[in-house]
Amino acid sequence: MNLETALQKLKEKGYKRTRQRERILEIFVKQDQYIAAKSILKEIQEDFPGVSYDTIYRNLYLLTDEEILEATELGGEKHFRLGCDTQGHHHHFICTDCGKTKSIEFCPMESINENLKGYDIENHKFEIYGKCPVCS
Amino acid sequence: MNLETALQKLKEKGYKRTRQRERILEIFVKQDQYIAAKSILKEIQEDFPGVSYDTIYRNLYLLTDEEILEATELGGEKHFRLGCDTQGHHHHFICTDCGKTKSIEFCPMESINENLKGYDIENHKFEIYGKCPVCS
DNA sequence: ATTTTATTCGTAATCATTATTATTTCGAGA
DNA sequence: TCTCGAAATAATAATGATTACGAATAAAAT
Repeated sequence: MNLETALQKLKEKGYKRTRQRERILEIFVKQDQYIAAKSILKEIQEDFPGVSYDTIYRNLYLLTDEEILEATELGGEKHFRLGCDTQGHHHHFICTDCGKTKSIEFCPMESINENLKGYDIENHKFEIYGKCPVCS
Repeated sequence: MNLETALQKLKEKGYKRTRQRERILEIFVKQDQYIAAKSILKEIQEDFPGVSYDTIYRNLYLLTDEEILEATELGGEKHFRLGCDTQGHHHHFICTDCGKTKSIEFCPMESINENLKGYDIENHKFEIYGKCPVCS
């Protein structure tokens, strides 16, 4: 996803276009990996010395709700990344060193043959962790 | 796993048998579900008004290291459950209401056919979330 | 330009988790 | 049973991530 597409999405929903939001999105567009909130804060502070965590988290959650970002929990911290171009549902390999990811098209829910009668399935998580070719 | 088996495992490794440890294990033996650290603390405080979080966490991590407990992250909090009787590697359905779980024998890593050449796989997570038959 | 309203700033509070130090308890051996 | 050293605990305090809130600001609608 590029910057303009994301901003367009927000505009359609009636959200304002602020410098901070643009800057946050720019960071994600530039980096194809999961990023922690505090890293975002640090980078934004170069342009906006006064940004608060409130702004960061509010926007990260907003962008996640609008499906512009995807979130996951890594090492006790929430991490975010730009939604993938890959169409449709998929999963990720996540490098535990650099945070870069590789899409996994395979979804275990398609292959699972377990008896889950009576269980109301709402969601699932499948992630593979390790070192990417660069880090290993 | 029952209480005696767990205590035996600890003894073999040279860990002391303390009332607090016993009590923590009892709680897990009684409840077949993921439990948050703070719930454990609350329950233990009925018997030991002075227990500290330090004791709780130290023991939860110790028990996890000794493979008596299993850990996962739910809603930003670490949760623990007694290791399953189910032998070997497996996954879980987790009820988002009551926290009870059902073992899933199927492991996606056996079926995955994605090209991950060059990637050093260390770990993976597969969990299904939803409502169990009782809660749905 | 003015008004409306979302958004941000600045800061403080909260919550889970980890760390510290003095004290207590376990349990092995005398 | 008693003593002793190691291990474990209690009682905080500290940290780090996240959330909350009132006042100030900035975007966009009129």
